[in-house]
Amino acid sequence: MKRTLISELDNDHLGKTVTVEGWIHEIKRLKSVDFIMLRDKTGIVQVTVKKTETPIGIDLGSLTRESVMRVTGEFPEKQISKKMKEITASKIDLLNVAATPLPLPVAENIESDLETRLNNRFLDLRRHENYAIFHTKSNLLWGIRSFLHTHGFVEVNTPKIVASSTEGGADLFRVQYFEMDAYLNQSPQLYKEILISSGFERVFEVGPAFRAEKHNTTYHLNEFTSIDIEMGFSNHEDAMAMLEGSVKSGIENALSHAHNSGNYQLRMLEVPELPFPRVEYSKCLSMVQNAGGKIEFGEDFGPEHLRVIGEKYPGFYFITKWPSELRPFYTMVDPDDETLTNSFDLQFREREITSGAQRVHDPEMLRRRFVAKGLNPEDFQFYLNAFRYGMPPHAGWGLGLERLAMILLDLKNIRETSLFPRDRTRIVP
RNA sequence: GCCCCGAUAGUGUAGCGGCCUAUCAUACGGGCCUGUCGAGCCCGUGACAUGGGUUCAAAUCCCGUUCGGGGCGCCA
Repeated sequence: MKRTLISELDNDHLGKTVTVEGWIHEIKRLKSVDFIMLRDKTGIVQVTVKKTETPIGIDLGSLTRESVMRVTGEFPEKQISKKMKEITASKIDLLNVAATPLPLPVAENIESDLETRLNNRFLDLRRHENYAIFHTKSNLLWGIRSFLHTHGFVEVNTPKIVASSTEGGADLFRVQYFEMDAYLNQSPQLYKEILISSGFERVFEVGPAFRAEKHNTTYHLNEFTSIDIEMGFSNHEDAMAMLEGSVKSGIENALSHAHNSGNYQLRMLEVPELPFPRVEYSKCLSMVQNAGGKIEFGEDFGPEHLRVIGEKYPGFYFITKWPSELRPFYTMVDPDDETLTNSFDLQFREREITSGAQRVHDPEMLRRRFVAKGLNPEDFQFYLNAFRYGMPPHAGWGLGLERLAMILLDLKNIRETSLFPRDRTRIVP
């Protein structure tokens, strides 16, 4: 018999025989009747087994929580259960038995340590509240994808195994590539720019980025999902417009498809209004200095500084016109003030989620910027070549998907938004 | 790389020199209960990360080790 998802049990099914499949959430055995709460991705249903009736095929005493089973029975017109839908079982197939006791509670409202949860992630993710994070993340990404698609972007995939570092400074994971040394790419930056030279006009990529920084915080991962775009014949203003549009579209989509199986409360941000405020770096600098923060022009804001700024701008906002010493070699300087750049970060309160800019498109300027940053242009020949034969002005950004998901769902630790997070000490599972 | 902090049953916790053959909740095993729905009641199993030291006495104090958490730096 065809399987029915628990969420599909509606008035149309009343009085009919249905088959549901899932995991045993909970078992309650009374003298004359047994109740089995059966859970699938979409919800929980109560399976009622009356002891007076004909045998249903299995020994109920052998059932354990989280075992997998198939139940066929009536979805009765008269629903006695007060809290959830109910099926009266006529046949139960035990498809697989779960060992006991469980290394992690699935049905209980007992919060386990993140460490314990991640060690048993397969079980942890059976909790609907955790599944909801990834359901939301998926819808967030789809919303962003569809926005970019409708604005003429083509989705591309660039190599993650590369010969040289993207920006020089950051630590990379080294890998052995046959007889050569290679690295895991920290960003698709150079490749997406090359594709602008190739005339793709507008590209975006969703893929992993690797950073070998030994950071130990609740908002860093060593492998994260980067959403990167690059657009030709465009400047930083165009890129910012595309970014705020993407974020809004992603959040709209996440909200309109919010997963709710009923046994938890999903909290989400409201759809933000556009445009996001644009605040220049110099203005942020004065704000921090006025609040007593010790910081000079040319220095990056620390967490305390960003908290000061975030109090003034509690939602999404851009910090623009960053000093050139804080930005990578490919960032275009401000034509009106060469100590500044046509760059921006997207912030949510004190959290940075995106970094972007108009890029340098003149090969000679790019060469000078390499040297100024202490990099050897010879190491980036494959990249520079793309600029020598007709590179349009262009701009783009890179957005940390896990950080955006974390903000959307108000989660305290970024590891919650990664199925199998890679941090300073974790590579398993 | 730097600075703080922590480790007690399957899970989450209390205890912080003798009252600890270690608390509570939940899970797990057994029993009771005419449909439960955060079910209830009774009984039971189950833990002081590890190696040293201090002390008459260590879960408790000190040191090392292992594992973990948080913050900073850096960034998405």
